[in-house]
Amino acid sequence: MSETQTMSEAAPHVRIRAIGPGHLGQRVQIRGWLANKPGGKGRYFLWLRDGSGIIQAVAEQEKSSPEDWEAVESIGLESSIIVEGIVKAHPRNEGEFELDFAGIKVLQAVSDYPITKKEHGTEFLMKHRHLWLRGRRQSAILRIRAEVHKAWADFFYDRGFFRVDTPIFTPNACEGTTTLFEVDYHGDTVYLSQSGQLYNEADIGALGQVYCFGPTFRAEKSKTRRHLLEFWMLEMEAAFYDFDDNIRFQEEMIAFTVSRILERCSAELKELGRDPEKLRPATQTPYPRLRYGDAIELINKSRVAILMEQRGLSEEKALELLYSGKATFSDDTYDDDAEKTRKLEPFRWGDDFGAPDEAAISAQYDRPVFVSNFPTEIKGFYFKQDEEADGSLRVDPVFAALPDDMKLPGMSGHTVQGADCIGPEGAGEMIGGSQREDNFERLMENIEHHQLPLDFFQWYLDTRRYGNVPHSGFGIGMERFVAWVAGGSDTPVHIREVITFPRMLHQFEP
RNA sequence: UCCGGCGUAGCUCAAUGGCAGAGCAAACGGCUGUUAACCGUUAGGUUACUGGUUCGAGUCCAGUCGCCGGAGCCA
Repeated sequence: MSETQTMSEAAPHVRIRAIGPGHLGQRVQIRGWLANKPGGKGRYFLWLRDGSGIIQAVAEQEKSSPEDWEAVESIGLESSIIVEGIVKAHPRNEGEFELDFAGIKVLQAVSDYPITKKEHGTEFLMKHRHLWLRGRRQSAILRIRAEVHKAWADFFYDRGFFRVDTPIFTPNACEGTTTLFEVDYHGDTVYLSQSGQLYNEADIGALGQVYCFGPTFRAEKSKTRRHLLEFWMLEMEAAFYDFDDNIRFQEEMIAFTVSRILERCSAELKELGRDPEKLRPATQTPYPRLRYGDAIELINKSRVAILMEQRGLSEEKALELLYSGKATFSDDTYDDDAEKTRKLEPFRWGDDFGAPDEAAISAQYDRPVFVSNFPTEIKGFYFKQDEEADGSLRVDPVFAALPDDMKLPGMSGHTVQGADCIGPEGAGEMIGGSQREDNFERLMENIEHHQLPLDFFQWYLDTRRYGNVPHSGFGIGMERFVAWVAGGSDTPVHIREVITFPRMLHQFEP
């Protein structure tokens, strides 16, 4: 501090976020970077940024030492500096604070910071992601993400769950092999993990209630605003939880987390332009629930509505056209510039939801919605199937009532005790969860039917051989969740903004 | 893998097939409770790359590369 006599050894270092009414009139020290410097001859407003928030120090030539003033004049955006000043109320902005500049130490003066105050394109920003992170919007999103981490950790800890860490190198797939990243493991081929679930199912034998939270790798060639090749997923598994316990746990967890964000991240939401009232409904449980069979009707109604609107047809004519299989529609759901004409067919039993279908479902509600009881055929081998009282497999009544041309070939009508949670405002699928199959014979049949390597699953089957219990679990994608909380539909946050260094198709630098 | 869009100054974008332009950033000067401050001056170009059509191509055609969005698949 010897270069600048005005620096005081006594002034305490404070984080900007922590500055409050208690600091009024006190001299404090801010350590960080110069975010902006409006002003000019005789007076500068130094926008100071330390990662926790932003505050301006008002520096005036006549009140400053010549050395300090020269430093203030010379520094450019993102110079690293230590500034001292007296805390006072912001004269214009109610409830905000500013500093009367009292001294500066320049650690590094910068004059050519690449990211200017003008707007930039995606490509440029992604190439400078390591610097883009410093922006007010980007850092606000990352603070929200950190708060979600904390909320989830608290939620699980308070309910007696233990965090376990599942392996990232895995010997084989629990689902398809086309979306796995291969790694050479000293001559053997292993894969980067797509899920810790199977390991969690073993871990509950030791700990009862667990969750894992780590990176998940999907080699899918997806290039959309909802996809990362490396994303973070929390997976919960609980012994003796039934399907309803599982759903209730999920909605309570989301409600708790959203409440936390509203409580602790109001400054960040404001920075992002995110309306807190859009999040408020999600703090109230229970969330609406919908069976797959009911969703069929809802989706087909939405498709009829599209035809009625785009073609000016009556409901009757639109229905006729949809079921003729010759209908087309203009889809601009995700791209305002390029409308596309697509075939529009009825949604049949056995179809999987596309993004527009999820949107049609979520549009009905102001909070997350669960869609449950999917056809067995379109879900993984570990899903427990719905049973009748006598233990036989249940045929869904909606399926039984459907005409044959509304069912895909090979459908049994059997359903699973699984549910997806679809976020509001077009957030898409955030959670997938289920009751796990604990009937040994049925599990074996499923493994065979999915043509999975039985050798690999022997250790997993031991969980059913020795002390088998009913259990349930789910996985939630961190980035999709945060993108919804931070962005919504009016002020969308892209999934690439939700993680410090996103890994996307053909995009792994910096 | 497929479909659509885009690629011009450091950045964001203009330019009927006919002289390569503006704003911001930068440098210099002026102004001042500023909120992407403002005003003036200066400087800034292999129009992604390769080939073709044409008297003439940033513009039209073909191919390549890169970026963005979407489909399938998924959280």
